[in-house]
Amino acid sequence: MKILIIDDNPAVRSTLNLILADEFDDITASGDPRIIPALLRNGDIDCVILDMNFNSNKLDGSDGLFWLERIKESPNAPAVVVITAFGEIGLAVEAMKLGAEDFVTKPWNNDELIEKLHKAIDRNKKTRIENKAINKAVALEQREHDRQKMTLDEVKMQHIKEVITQCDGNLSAAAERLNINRQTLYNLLKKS
Amino acid sequence: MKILIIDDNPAVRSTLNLILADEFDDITASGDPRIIPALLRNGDIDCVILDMNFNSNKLDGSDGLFWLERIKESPNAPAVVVITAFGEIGLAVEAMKLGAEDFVTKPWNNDELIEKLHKAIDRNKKTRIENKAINKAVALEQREHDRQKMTLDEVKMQHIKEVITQCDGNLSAAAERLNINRQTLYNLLKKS
DNA sequence: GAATTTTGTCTAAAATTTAGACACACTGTC
DNA sequence: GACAGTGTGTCTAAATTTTAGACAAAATTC
Repeated sequence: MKILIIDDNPAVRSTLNLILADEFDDITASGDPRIIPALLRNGDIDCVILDMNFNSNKLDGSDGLFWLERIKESPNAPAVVVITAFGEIGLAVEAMKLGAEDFVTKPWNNDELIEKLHKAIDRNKKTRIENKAINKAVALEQREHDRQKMTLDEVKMQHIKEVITQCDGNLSAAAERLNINRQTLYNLLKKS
Repeated sequence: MKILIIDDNPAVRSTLNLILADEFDDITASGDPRIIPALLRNGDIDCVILDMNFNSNKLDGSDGLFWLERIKESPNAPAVVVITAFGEIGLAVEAMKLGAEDFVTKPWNNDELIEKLHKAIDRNKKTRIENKAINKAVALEQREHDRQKMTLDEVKMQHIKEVITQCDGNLSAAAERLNINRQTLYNLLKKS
C-alpha cells in the first residue's frame, strides 16, 4: 500500500509519516502539490492525503480542489482523503463531488484516520472496477455493432476461430462443439 | 421535472413549495419519510429534497441517512439534495458517500437552491447512464460467453436474424449484406 | 512403450448453394 | 388506371460443399 501525503506543514507531514509507517508499505510526503502529476504517472499510489490549504492567502480550499481535480482526472486515479484545518461544509461537499473518498478535519483521531484510509482505498477500488466495466461496455458495444455489418462467412470464421482457441487448438473437439464435420472444419480453415 | 420534498417542518414545506412552484412542474411534499418508497415506485421523481432531522430526539441525521440509503438503493434512483439545519461536516460527507448529489444548510439562498437542484438532476442523470452502461456490460459479457458455447448453425442463424431485423425484414437486402444467395437465405429460414 | 487420440488425406454419396428464370404482389409516380 | 421498380415465392439444373467412413502417420496420454 503506497500513500502520498501532500501538506505544506512539515510538522503534519512528519506526524503522518510516523503514524502511518506501521500500517502502509511506502509513504511519500511533500509540501509541494506540483509534484503530484509526476508521482502519479510513476508510482502506483493507492491513496493521496491531500491538504486543502497550501498558502495562507487562500484559505477557501480552492487550491486543494484544483489539485483534487487534477488527481481525479485519470480513470485509474488513486483514492484521495482530503484533510483540512478549516472544516467548512461547502468545501467538504465540493471535495466529495469531485471524487474524494473521504474528508478529515484537523485535529484528527489517528485510528479513525487509518480506518478511513483503508476504506477510501477499498471504495476507490470499486469505482475503478466500475470504470473498467464502462470501458468494456463501450468496447463490446462497438464489437456488437461491427458484427452486424459482417458477412455470414465472416461471422462463421470468427466464431470458428474463437471455438478453436477455446479448445486449445484441438480441431476434432472444436468440430464436435461446432456440430460440423471435421473435414468441413478443415476445408473452412484452408479457404481463409 | 418532479420534485419530492421530505421535511417534518410544515413551514419549510410550504416555503419550498412556494419557491419552487415556478421552476418545477410537479411538487409533492410530505413530513413523513415512510411514504418515500411508494412514491418512488409510482411517480417518476427527478429529485428528492430530503431533510436530515425528522424527530427532535435524534439530531445526528442518522434517520435522514437511513432514508437517503433507501432512496439510493435502486439503480434508477432520483437525485437527492440533502437539507439540514445543523451543518455537521461528518454528516455532509456521509450523505455524499451514500450518493446524495448535494448538501444544503438552512437557511438557504433560494436562487442557489434552485441551481443546486438543477445541477443535482443533471449529475444524477449522468450516474444513471453510467449504471446502465455497467448493466449493459454485464449483459453483453454474458451473451459473449453464451455465444462461445453455440453451434456453428446457431451462430449463423442468430446473425442472420439480426441482419434481417436490421434490414427491416427485407430478405433480399439481408441476403446481399450477408453475402449469400437469396434462396439460401430462404432455405435456412425454412429449416429453423 | 503401449494405448488412445488427433491429424491429414482420400472417396463417393448426400446435401446445400448457386445463378438464372418466372409469375405475382406491392409501392409510389405520372 | 397504367407504369416502372422492387420484393416475394417457387422452380431447375449445375456447381459446390458437407458428410460418413476409411486409412496411415503423428502426437498425446497414461
